[in-house]
Amino acid sequence: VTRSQVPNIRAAVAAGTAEDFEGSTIDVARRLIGATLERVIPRGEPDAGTLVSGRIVETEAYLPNVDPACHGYRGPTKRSAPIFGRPGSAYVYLIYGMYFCLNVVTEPPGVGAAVLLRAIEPLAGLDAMRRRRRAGTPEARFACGPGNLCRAMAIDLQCNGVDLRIDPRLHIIIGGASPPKRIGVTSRVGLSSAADWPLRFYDPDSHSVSRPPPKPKNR
DNA sequence: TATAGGATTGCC
DNA sequence: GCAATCCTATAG
Repeated sequence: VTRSQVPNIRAAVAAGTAEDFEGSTIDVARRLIGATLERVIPRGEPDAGTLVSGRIVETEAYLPNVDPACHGYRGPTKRSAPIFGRPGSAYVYLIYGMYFCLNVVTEPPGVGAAVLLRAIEPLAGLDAMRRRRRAGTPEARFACGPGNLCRAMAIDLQCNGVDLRIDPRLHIIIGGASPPKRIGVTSRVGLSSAADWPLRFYDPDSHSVSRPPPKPKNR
């Protein structure tokens, strides 16, 4: 520990977030429902410096070692390297050439696992979020779906690797937020492998969940 | 080097 | 139902 790290460590402990990202990936995925995601719009973007935030209402767990849908399944690659980093850091990637997805890294360093953030309920910076979305998009859908979430909050590859426990530019506060009354569980969205594993978690009382539970396939 | 396809989204 | 859009992973 160097002297320059001390203030950050203090901040993390004071916020009660130092250990919130430990434990199993599934535990973290559930724990993140109701947590607060904060983002400061970076320099060079519209509304630079504005704080945007929301309540996380939908997550998916991507498990270590056994999960063929996890980007860490076949070991580190250029894209997936950050998923093998420290728990509580960010893993961001580009999907379909046009949307970004934000993950919270879980498990000890060297183990590839993460939680995908799929949706938030907007709390602050509504105008900044609205501006990034198509005209007429209702507030509840500003950050509904992983690609929309990153678009609304100006999250891209520059966020890769940031420490979500303490970085003011992109920050998650787990303790003290508004916990859900209950947590719904379904299979994950959009997968061709491990398509029926029950690893999607959401607040059934939220209007900002990306879509209804995937319907089970025939047979 | 070639190529299939993807943890999505929104319009037809 | 399907196009947009481009990077990655894997095969050759």
